[in-house]
Amino acid sequence: MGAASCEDEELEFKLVFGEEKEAPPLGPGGPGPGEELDTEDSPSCCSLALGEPPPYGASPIGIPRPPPPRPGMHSPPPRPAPPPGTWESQPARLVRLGGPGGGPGGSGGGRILECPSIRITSISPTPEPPPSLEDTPDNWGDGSPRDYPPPDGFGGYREAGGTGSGGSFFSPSPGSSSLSSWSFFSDASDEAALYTACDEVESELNEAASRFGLGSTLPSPRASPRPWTPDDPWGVYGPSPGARGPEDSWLLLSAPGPAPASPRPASPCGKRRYSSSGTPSSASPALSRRGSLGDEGPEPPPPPPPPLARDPGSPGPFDYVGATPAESIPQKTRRTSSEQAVALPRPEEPTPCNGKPVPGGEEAVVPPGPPRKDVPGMDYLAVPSPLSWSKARIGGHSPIFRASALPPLDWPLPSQFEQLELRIEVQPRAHHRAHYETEGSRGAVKATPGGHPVVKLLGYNEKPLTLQMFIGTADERNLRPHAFYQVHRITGKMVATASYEAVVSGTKVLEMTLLPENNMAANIDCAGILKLRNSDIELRKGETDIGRKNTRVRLVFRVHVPQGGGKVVSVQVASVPIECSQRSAQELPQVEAYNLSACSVRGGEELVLSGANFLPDSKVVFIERGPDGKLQWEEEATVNRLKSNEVTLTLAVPEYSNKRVSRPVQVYFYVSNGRRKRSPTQSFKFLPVIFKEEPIPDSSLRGFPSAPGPPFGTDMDFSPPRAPYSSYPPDDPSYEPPYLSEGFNFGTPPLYPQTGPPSYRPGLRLFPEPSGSPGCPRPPPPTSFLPRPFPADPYGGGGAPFSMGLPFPPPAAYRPPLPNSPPPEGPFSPQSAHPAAEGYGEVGSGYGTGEGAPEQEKERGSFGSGFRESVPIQGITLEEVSEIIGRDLSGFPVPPGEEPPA
DNA sequence: GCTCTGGAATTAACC
DNA sequence: AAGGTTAATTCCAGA
Repeated sequence: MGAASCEDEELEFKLVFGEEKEAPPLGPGGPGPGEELDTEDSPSCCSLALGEPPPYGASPIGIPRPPPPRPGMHSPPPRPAPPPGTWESQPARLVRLGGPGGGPGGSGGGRILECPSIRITSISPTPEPPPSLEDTPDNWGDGSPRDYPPPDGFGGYREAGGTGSGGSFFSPSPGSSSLSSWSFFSDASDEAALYTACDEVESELNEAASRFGLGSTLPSPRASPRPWTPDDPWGVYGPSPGARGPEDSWLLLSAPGPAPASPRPASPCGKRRYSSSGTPSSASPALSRRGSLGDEGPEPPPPPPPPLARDPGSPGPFDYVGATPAESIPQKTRRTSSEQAVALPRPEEPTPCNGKPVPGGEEAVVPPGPPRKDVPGMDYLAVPSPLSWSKARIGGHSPIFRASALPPLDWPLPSQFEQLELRIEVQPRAHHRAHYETEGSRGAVKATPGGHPVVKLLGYNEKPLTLQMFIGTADERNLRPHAFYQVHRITGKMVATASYEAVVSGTKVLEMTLLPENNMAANIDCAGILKLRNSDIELRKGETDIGRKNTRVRLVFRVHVPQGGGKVVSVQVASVPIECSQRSAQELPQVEAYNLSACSVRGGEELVLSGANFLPDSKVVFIERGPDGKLQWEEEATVNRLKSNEVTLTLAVPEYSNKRVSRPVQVYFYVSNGRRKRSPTQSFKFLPVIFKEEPIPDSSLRGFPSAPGPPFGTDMDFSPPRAPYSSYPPDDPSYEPPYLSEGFNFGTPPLYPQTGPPSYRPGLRLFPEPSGSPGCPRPPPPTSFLPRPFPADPYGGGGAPFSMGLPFPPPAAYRPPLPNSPPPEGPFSPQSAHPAAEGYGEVGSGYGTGEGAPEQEKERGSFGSGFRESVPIQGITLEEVSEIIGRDLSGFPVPPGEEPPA
């Protein structure tokens, strides 16, 4: 295992540090990284910027999997660069192995390793003066050991962690969750925590570095740099030898060979194991009939190589910054339901509701309470997380960066800056079944109207530019590379768009060219989506996201427009969320809005539901649950089939069981297309006969989101989604009714676990209209937010009612968080928010262009017309809401027996 | 023969 | 601990 070990070591290091900025070209004796990189006015350290096109090119390696240290979590925010208004990224901390003078190994004297930097605090609100613009790897560090990691002892935490009796988590080894901690402390608001994290990281770096030193110092074979001209970083660099397809890359990386025997610890070679039943070490990779992610390349998956030490497919030095999946993943990092819960947004967070941003750092706190997974109705939530990007990070600074230090992929960027605007002219379909490595390609992502997504850069038409694309997240958090999905380059005679892959911080980036002759537009017909096994990713050190149910992604496009003076303006735009699971084809019905949130207990009023996936035989069931969650009443409403279609259900509100109630009764309803095919529940209230609707509160809280709402929930806005409440239809008596209807609608935030029945939630119990409910005003108008399939959609068949085959509309629960929100109102408006911003309506050939679209729109319009006028709830605080509710209901006598549980 | 797809069987995690 | 569910993965087969 000697050799293997060696390699393993190196790989290990990569796992830990993700990107080893070892300039491939740097041969032994070659210019030191610093020298080579230290071009221009850019600090050498920065020259390694991940986001820089050149760097991309430098690593044409196909990455078997994403970088451990999720980009989103570890990339330090860009810092102010010398030229005022300019920023430079600090992708990761660089570590010079073996000291400045030269590395211990022949790996090119003093290789500089890049590792996630935690110098996050240096940014934002008050950008600290760049320590030294000319930051060199040396001065990068504060002289801390992390910069010059001691070559000593590093037993390879993998072993330690992997085999460690699950104690790895606490071990000083990299296996520790230090990386994770970054995410936890990434919020500058918690400096103490940050420092703590720093310490951990430092320690980890030291270890890793030393480990690295132990490892092969040979230039990584994977480091086949893609030729690119530093002088023209953004120039069009065509595919180069180095830039080969993923296939090659994979082959290269995964080099099946006999394998680097690595105790790929836990690679869950087999199915994902959430339980800690098996320690990484215990998990014999060999047991799996399939190789783990790293074991085989996506493309031509070589025969499942024996479990590699690290795994053959381990990312090249550039690949990731973190650990590989399985390895060294502290047991604790394994996602168990409870852990997931931790990661998930907290239920209590009323913040979203009241529109108040969550204080930074909050996310870092592990929410107490029951595991989310246990929460009924919790489904496909946005990936949680400890990750907390400080708002500082999106402090609205300009998207101007040094050409030599482009922003990391997880760095929020606007889609527009001055006259420049990156726009998705044609949005991708809302559903694209991603393929596993074990499968053949499932083709390129397609657009709704047929064809493929189209991206265009507006405001620039001078020379060819490189358009980068990667798979980003679609949860409520800021946009970042998706840990479980990677872009997959599609080739073939049917693919007209030339592209090549690069790997940036472990994230595959597909690069295409925007040509002036094409009006700087690109037809994205070469991008497929590869699904990485959850088990591989979840076990990855530092990974905080969970794969289970985290099946939505967004296509993220980024372009760096040269501005002269070594500066570039980086703009980015994200597509609408794309559901990547096969399961999504289930076409769960969804209710996005409805015209009535309450009516007399006598029922009979016409309730019009607007949503998707309604079927001719869809049923609408009203239910009421007691404080204990038990079903107390259930009644199927009568649907007026004549006035219903695939996106609209018109029904008569059923009569409530007890017409003598003296106070409003909170009930719920859901649309059912059959067992297990129910929409999330929606809130509804039956009012005592003496009362009619509650005009004031209701009208003010219900209805479609008012159009231009604050761009919250966007990637640039880290405040949590405002309408976190969501629920799923109860499938069984034990199901705890979501009393707060989820906001499916537009970018629904994740479902939050409920702490108790509605009635148990003071202040919210009588909320006229759960903020999450359709009625809750949400920023992004439905029509412009979700990839709603319209009847006449591509598939709609000309609006034939109930025609199925629409692109799968993400179930409410899948709804993307508000990230895709309102159109940017300025250069810094949320980038990814564009999906929404751009709205399907805006996308000419995008959603809503079908024949039915107009109708849909019209319908929606009329539907919402009555609500659009409503007062946006955005500015309302929870307190205010409570007050309103209290006021509204104060007049209701609480009859005995109806006293809501306290 | 290969890619792309849609389906569905298996497997494992959860409840 | 056993059994049912659900989601993730792997397999198959047809176009």
